[in-house]
Amino acid sequence: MEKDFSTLYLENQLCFPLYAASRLTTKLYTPFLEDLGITYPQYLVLLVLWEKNSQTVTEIGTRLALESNTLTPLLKRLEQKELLTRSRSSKDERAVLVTLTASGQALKEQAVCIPQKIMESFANTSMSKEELQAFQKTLTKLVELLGEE
Amino acid sequence: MEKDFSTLYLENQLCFPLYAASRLTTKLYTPFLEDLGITYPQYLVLLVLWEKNSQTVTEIGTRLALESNTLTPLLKRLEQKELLTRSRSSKDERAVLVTLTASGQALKEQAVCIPQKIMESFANTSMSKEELQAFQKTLTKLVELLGEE
DNA sequence: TACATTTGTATCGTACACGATTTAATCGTA
DNA sequence: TACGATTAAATCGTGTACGATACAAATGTA
Repeated sequence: MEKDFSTLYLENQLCFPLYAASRLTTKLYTPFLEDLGITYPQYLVLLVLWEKNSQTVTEIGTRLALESNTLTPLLKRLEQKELLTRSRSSKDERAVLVTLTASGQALKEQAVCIPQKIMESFANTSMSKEELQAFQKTLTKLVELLGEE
Repeated sequence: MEKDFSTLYLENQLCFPLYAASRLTTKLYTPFLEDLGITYPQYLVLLVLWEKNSQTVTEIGTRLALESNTLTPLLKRLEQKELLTRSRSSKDERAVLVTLTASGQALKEQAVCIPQKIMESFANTSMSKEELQAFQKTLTKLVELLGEE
């Protein structure tokens, strides 16, 4: 009697489809982001700052579930592109305040069309707008659950 | 009249929840994989090889949507751990055949409990087994769509 | 059969992720 | 008010991802 290994089948695990979907979706965004001269994780940081300017590294990290070891070099690259500035908070010298520059804020105008274009990529597929939205809802719930740690 | 920027809200985009869910799920697997002495992408490669031993780099890459620039160094690390061997195919000298060693095959026995343990992490959450399975189904469909490119 | 094209890996450079550690500032409390 | 504990960033090392490129083997075709 052979052991049952079916649970090890690639698609039967939660992890692989998530991993692949994430990477492939990132690739979908890439051409649009190249027009803006930024990478995908950099885009996420900008999304957070476009929502609310001037946040600390920790605040951005909490929102994206990333820590300073990932964010610090990434933020420095965005600083080099002159999309934001980094400065110690006067209230708490430990905290670094990240603030969009004028061009960082202006980039939002160019980015606003991206979500639309991504949705359009699904227009001629079997994925309906409704299905995508329901899917996204479950995803967000999953992220909340996993994020509680 | 202010422009509508709501589509730029982090959670309203498909990309972010996918990205976060993928990373957080990987973290869920990590402690179990550390017991086996492997990383998460290495685990995925092993899953592919446990299904069918002796595959070329391209075959593994097709399955995981990864290319040789990612796989080659990763496979070399698994070779160093003596979990697999890499050798040129005699039929086609361009192709590299990746074959599990005895210990590479033996590791499957230790890995078989992992999916179960992951599912258990969701036991006391609001995510039911059914919801997870439906979710996984949509995910797989999404991966197929995106993978067609 | 020459030779341009394609295919299969590998290499290189850049940019994340993330565990572990370090350093400095702040906080809590005796 | 000392001082240990906590917190916020940064640094370091390892391991992916991935675009661009290189190169050799195989293939297609005039």
